[in-house]
Amino acid sequence: MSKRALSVTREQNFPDWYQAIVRDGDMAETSPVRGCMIIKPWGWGVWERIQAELDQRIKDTGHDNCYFPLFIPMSFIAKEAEHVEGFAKEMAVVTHHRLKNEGGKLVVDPDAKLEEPLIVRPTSETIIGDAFQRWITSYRDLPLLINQWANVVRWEMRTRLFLRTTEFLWQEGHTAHADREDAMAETLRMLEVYREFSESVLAMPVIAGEKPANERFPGADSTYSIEAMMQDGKALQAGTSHYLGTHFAEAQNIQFQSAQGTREFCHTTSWGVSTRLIGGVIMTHGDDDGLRLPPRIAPREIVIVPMLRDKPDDAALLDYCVAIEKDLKALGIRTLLDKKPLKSAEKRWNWVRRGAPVIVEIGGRDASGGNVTFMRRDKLRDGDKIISHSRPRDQFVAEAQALLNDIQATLYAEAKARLDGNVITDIKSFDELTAYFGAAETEDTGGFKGWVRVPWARPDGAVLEAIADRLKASKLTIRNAPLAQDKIEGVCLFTGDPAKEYVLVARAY
RNA sequence: CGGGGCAUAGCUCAGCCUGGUAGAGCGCUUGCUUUGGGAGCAAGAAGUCGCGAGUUCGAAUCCCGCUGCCCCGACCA
Repeated sequence: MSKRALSVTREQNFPDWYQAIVRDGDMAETSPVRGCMIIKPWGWGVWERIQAELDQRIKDTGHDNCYFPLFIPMSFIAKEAEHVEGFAKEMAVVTHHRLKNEGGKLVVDPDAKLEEPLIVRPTSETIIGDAFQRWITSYRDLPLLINQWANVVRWEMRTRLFLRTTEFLWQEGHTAHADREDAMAETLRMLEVYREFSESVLAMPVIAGEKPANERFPGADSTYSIEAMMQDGKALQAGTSHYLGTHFAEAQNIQFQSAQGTREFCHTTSWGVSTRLIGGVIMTHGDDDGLRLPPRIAPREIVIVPMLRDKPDDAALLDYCVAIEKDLKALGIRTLLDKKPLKSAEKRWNWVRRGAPVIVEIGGRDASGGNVTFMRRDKLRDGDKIISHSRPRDQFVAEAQALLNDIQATLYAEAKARLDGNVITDIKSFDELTAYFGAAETEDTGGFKGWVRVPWARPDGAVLEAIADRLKASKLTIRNAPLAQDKIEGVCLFTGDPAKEYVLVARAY
């Protein structure tokens, strides 16, 4: 028997498999509003863990949380030219403030038209910049280090749960500095926070690097990203950090008086990660039985399923389970005793699909023998067979934290091996590159391709656009130029000029 | 916005061509059996067949219009 907990395997159809995990793993579902999602308790629990871990790191690096409004005056967006250009096409606009009943039908009241339309924030540079302009007067006010957890709306043409939704949740950091050097240090500091967070908390290895000019945030001087490799070989931009130069400061008059008495524009940064990370976790760690959650973001690290049989000895069995639950909780381990009146086997498979790191199954024989039977979600099967472990109860409890740590490390090591083993470095020409990936229309049957690292001369302007267009014909993009670089040799694969650095080329989400 | 497809029970879908009482599997409810692991049997609940107009004695089925969703493309820090 090779029965799997999901109806479709990664091999059969990766996009369908992804949707199956989101649905059967109880993460989220689509909403009545196109492109928006209802995040279910299990999916929300993961987001709460992400928030808790990342929020701590944001505060540890000196930032304070605050909250800015959902609505932004339309005129604010118009202040920075590239920023408008970048976001104009995907903005939700509020134009009226009242409905009225017209012949039994609810209609927008034309008399309630707003003087100035409001846009629903796609990001908050402009409204936060407006506040910074008032808050900052002196070099003594700098650096100003702010973060907010918020929802944003971008009217995307095509959406996929978690990966790209019309409304999504994120944190956006916004900072202002006295000079370029300090702002750039902040940009890279937060990129490093994201890298460390992604790898140690999400168990998702990433490559941190700088985006090419054509992939920059609208209005940024430079944009950095962390890129993760999904199990289908595509890249996922998992976080971004931008050095905004003085563009927004000049557009919004964010100035300070220096120690020398001169008036200077601030150098600003912004950086964010979103609910997209959850999509990344799914496509990094999921298997054909469902999600596999790294313990550090699992809402419940250990789930205990009592093998209830509807008999009098159930009570004793439950007592035994409750005692174990209490011991684990006392150790600070997020534990759930699943007492729902469902069949035990059904409960087991539900938790397998949801990706609970450790699933404990306790029957009458375990209880009377003082034992615990459990499964590791990261190593669920040997071939088609489920691997089930047994330990004396006290030993299980004593080793539980180490077990969880091992699962966290195993998931990371697996993903790390995939990333390290699938960056190809021996492609020598553009034709070889496109031949390797094949034509765009063969993508669905093309299989796993991974990423390609090529030497690059940092062209920009029209030359860069032409390269991007040509790559696009094979659905390829330049992901980033890794910060950690080997010594560069040879010439740019695209221009033939002496290479300045390496860049990663891949298909991407 | 272009090209294609779809809309029938909670879910996945059949029925439509050739008009005649609304179907299956899974899930759900109840009962009995089973019980160290994704159980069996039986009974049951559940659908204005996306919306509107038309043809017809009669429309899920045929015609017209509309809406929504999915896929491909365009778009996507």
